Amino acid sequence: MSSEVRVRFAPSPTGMLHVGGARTALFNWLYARHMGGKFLLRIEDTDRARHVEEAVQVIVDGLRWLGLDWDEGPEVGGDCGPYFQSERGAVYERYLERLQAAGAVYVGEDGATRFRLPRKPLEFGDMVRGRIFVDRGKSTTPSGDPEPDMTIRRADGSWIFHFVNVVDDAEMRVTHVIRGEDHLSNTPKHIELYEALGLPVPRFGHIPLILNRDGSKMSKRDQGASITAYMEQGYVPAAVRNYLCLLGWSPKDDREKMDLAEVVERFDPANINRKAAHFDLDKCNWLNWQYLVAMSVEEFTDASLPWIERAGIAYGSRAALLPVVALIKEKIKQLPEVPGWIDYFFTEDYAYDPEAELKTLAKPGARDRLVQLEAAYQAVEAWDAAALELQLKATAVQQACKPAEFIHPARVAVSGRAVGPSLYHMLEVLGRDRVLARFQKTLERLALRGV
RNA sequence: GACCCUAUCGUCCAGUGGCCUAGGACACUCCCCUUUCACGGGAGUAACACGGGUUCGAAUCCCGUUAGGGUCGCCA
Repeated sequence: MSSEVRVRFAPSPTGMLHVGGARTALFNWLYARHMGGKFLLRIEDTDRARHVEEAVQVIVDGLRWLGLDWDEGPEVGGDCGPYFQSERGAVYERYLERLQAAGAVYVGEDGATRFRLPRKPLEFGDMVRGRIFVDRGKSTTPSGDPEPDMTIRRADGSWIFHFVNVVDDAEMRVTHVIRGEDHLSNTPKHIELYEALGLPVPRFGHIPLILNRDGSKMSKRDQGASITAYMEQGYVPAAVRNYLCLLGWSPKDDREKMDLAEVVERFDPANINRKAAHFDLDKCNWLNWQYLVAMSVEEFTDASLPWIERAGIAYGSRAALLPVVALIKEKIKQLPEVPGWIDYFFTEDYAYDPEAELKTLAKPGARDRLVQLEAAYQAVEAWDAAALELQLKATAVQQACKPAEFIHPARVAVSGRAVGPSLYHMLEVLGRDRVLARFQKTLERLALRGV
């Protein structure tokens, strides 16, 4: 029991869940699951003023969306709570007393409490980087002065991150601190705090940061930075999770698409890259598409339903939607594209793309071929893709034309656009009545325009 | 400025002294397939930052340089 791995994700509620943070959470979660340990979520809202309910919700929603669950933390509780720093003041007081008893802290003239830095050489093993040695006496400020003692509590009584972070990790019996590389240089200070407190020092693992594609620092507004944005843009959660797994870690073979269970089984922090990763939305999009392709028509339909509804398409019922979605599924790279591909199946009031109209409908002979095809289709017995194809080709032979000369005008006539699914299948799904009516409507439209 | 980390195609990874005339994926280019758009198939462009060592042999080990990142807060 005492050897159980306990890791945590400890974000501060800033109002967004950053991809870097999400990946840190993911790697912690993977390690916990791989080791059969526990994954905790702790909100670092050092004081009441920082505690913003909606900001916490963003984190909770984002993690859940990615498929990460926590064994202890907000909404699930646990033995080491509360899991909000804003509610842990009494704990910090207790630990501060320990530091005072050891003579490790003093109150400055300004009223702030400071921790006396030992400034001794120090070494620790990092799970991803190996041994790290730091001669603490050599650290200076930008102006060249020796590193000043660390403030752990402000004059107003509120606490500073480094102190509460260490105290909470100890109190919550965290065994492995896996966090961003931005904390690597803070680690010696934290170890000094653990030692002054007489607490066991956890293992540390620092994962590289995620940079923009061009190598610049990724800020909140950069493309791809916010998990909420993926949620809103219809990404498949598993795809984003998959992409994040591959950013700095690899299964060591050539696989790209991997399910979670597989990653859990193979995950090893020692194999995390030490180099900062550059975020590449193209690859993320490609993976997302891979997940879309792998879906059944039913799954795909359900996943696109929110976008279809948001677009106000009167699709009637899910049953009516299925055959249409089946038709266009393979064309879609991103879920929000779905409405644009299916709208004309559910309204007779579809728009004609001016360019398509000009290029195919207005072409010499197009009108005549539409008339010929309409006549031929009126006579078709079984209204299915195979029969429609045969009939169209026969008509083409009769008129000494290429099938394409019928296909293109027919597509535009029936959908208003030049691109779409396979014509015959589209006609089948649309049904005889609607197809014939649309031919007729298009012919009238052409007559009106003097074509 | 000091300290710490890092350095393989544009990007993500593989490579842990010989299997590397460096492999896969994304992106890009070209060709084929094709009723449009996609898909698919095939081909291609493209990298070991630089300089010294060590070694019979180095992308792999060591040192230096350069470059990038991080930290040095009464932010987290």
